Amino acid sequence: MKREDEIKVSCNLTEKERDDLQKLLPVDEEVQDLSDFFKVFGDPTRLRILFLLKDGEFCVHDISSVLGMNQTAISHQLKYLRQARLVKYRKDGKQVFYALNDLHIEEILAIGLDHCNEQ
Amino acid sequence: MKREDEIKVSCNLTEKERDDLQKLLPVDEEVQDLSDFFKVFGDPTRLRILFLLKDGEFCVHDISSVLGMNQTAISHQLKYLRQARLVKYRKDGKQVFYALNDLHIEEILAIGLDHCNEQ
DNA sequence: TATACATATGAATACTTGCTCACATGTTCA
DNA sequence: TGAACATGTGAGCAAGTATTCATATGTATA
Repeated sequence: MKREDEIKVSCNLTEKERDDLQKLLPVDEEVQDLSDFFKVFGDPTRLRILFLLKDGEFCVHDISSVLGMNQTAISHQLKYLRQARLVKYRKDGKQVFYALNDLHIEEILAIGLDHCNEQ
Repeated sequence: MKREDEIKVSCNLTEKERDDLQKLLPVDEEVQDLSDFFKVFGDPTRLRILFLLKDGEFCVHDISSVLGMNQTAISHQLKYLRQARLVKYRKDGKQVFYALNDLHIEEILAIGLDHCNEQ
């Protein structure tokens, strides 16, 4: 008869070991927030907008002109970036100027580029 | 008659300014690689696998047991992580043990968590 | 060798997402 | 005021994706 703490609930883990590992994981809400955060960087158009905004603030039409994409597509992505609080904006007459709003952004992009260049 | 370098191709940019900004952007392939890299972190299941593997190496069945998800789903995501070279694996009899394979991973996760906790 | 176990894979499906089109809102200036 | 300009928004569509089911492959052991 095996002792309780020797019974495996999967290949190598006892119930207690499994439960302890589960407790070490971030809670679901935290994981969801984190994946939503990274998802922002997982699209080429949003990345290109962020790279452009590293060089200053730009209005929507100028962004779409530099990226060679239509204004509506850019507007949708800017809304996305706004909701993720990665950009801030400033209205000036007809134009709306966007700029980076988060100190982590350049850091994150740099680490990502490092990784890609090492491959 | 406006001078060539005063004509705007969009709200605030001359043709030269627009072209210069385009040249500052990373090339398409680089942007694509980068967004593919971040995409990996943009899914809760993959994030939870990565968080678990911070605590050591685990076989597929143990991973699915800790995460409370079926083995096939985990296997598919591990394949994804393998192709992104974020995990390595080691076969031992029937079992395959997975572990983190990239020094950037913990750094990236930490920055992401920082960001989320600041909001 | 036959059976159980551990993992991987392909097809199917439900869900998500990025872009475009059509149009609305808001601002400037003739 | 009205026409032109800059931006935002919602619906629709095509493409992508995460999961599940069924099944294949490979390994250990009774």
